[in-house]
Amino acid sequence: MAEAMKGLKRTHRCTEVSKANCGASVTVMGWVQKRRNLGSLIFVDLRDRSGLLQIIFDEKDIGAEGFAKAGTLRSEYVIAVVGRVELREGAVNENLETGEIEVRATQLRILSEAETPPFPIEENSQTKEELRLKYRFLDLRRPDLQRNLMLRSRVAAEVRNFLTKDGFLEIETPVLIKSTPEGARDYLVPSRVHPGHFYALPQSPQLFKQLLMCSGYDRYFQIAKCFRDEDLRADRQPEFTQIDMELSFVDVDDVIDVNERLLAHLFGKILGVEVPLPIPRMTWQEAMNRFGSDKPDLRFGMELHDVSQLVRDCGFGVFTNALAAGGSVRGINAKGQGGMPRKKIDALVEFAKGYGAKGLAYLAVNADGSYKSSFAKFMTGAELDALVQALDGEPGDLLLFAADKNKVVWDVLGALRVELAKNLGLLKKDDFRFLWVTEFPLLEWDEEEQRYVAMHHPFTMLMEEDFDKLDSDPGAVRAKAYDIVLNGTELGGGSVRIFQSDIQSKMFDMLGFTKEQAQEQFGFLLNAFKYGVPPHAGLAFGFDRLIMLMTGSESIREVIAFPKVKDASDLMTEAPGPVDEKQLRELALKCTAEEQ
RNA sequence: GGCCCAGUGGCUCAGUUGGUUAGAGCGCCGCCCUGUCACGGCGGAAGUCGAGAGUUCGAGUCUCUUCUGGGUCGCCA
Repeated sequence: MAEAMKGLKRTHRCTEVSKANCGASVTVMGWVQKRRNLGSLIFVDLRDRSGLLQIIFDEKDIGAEGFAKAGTLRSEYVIAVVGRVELREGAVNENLETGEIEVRATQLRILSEAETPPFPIEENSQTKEELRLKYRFLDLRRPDLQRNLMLRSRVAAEVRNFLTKDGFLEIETPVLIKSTPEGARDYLVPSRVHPGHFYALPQSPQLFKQLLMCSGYDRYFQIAKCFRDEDLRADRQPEFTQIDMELSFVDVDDVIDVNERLLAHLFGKILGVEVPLPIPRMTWQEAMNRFGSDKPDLRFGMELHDVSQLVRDCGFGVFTNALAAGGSVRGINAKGQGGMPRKKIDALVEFAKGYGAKGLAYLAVNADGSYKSSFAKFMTGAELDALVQALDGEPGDLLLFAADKNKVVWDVLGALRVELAKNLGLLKKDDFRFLWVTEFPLLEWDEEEQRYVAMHHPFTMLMEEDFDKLDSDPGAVRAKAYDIVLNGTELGGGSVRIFQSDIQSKMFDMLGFTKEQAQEQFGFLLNAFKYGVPPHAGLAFGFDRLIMLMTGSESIREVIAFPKVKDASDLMTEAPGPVDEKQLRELALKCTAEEQ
């Protein structure tokens, strides 16, 4: 039944046909979105990635045979139509780009018949994601996903445009590389030629881009696929894409400068959104103190207040014990939420416990200025007044306090702040608030390993001012590292790299590497550094996250053509799958999955 | 690995304190229809209520286990 395309050539995409074509003959091809059969008149909405175009079938124009064929059309049939463009006789459809015109068919070919799809191919699908992903090839026909992927393509093109004009070279780095156990879990690829040896897929092109700097390619970029074998999230996939770059003979400000111009260019050109430059900056310490997060959402206030000094001598053991243990007591003010029912407050307490809090203290300021509080009986009126004053509490406000180690207090209140804003509808998707977070700690204490680990990576340069603290107070050393944050999402990050071998050795030392281990894992980089290395720095954007925010999507799965689900499998291809014995033998591998 | 949410015709959902033959809208199939665009009219088909076990005279509904998907904590240098 399917017919050949032979002799026909598509002249326009659906929405490329316009009033200007009136009277002319066009050839359009696409999918049947909808048919409306009125008996001796049949309307078909034809769809392609550009949009919809109405086709009208009338026996007078197409003949008996063609009209009968039009009567057999069903959803998702792929057809070719030759016809005349006309202004519509009937009402104009204001909702369609092509709503004033239609194509009066003189020829119809059914290029492919189609079964009824398992879910409707339409905008704003309500269909379970599970089903959409199993039939991703159908899901990708939907206009919203098509718009997302088309926008993604335009952004990629603009990135190349902008960076190329700014003197960057696009250079590819290998995907089969050496495994480095530091950091995220690697995906491994067995070597056939070297039995028992493995490649790893890159978590990022980090070391290669630094080598490119050593080789003199002083401005590099790449839109690079990266792989991390860690659990998924709404904004995390096991394979994802970075806009990766590295620059020579630069310091922090140079990297920030080029990247904020890049962001302003992308948002201006693609979305028509002006990004005021310079993008504000905040140190990591300030971000933690004010927002309890190293990726603060600046679309709303509700900042944290440290009230440790006010409660130092109060009678509330939860507070004083936390302080005695070296922690802090901090609070946020949920404006106007003083009337929140007990049940909802309890839900917030449970939420806080999910972030390590043992509890959450609250104080509601009643309309008459009196207090309703979980801890009032442990404090004097003056102490309570001081707390309320410290948080600018007014009648109708709800004050929430956490007391614990700093990290827990920050985590809890930082998360609570966002949760409250979400519930209050304060997070507007078309409000883009960028922020640079700078001066990250260089090192982080790892309880499990009982040693310091690099917060960014072991090649990150420290701030010259903190050099003397490296031995005395390693946790306080700040790095020349920076993140670009947008609306509470970490869009990207980078650092100035160490290029002096004595500092690099010192760093490996701090991180517990022996000379041999460092040489074994990163020997090629250390070796390259012996032969003349320029000062260099770089940054990488999470490309998927960038597109997610630009399209207002809830998850990066909405901007990736073929994403994986929570357990890192692909519902459509059913990857990963078992392989046959022969393949394993060839790779000198033995599968112990059943034993496990 | 922990916690939370969801699973009922193809799709989206409703289904009362456990009680007759599990409903609706859309879609699908057939017939009719010349200006529809959420076309309309008439008729029809379509369900192991995710799976298994248990409690009960009786389970979509209660209990346990399990599967699938989502969110999140851990993890993600």
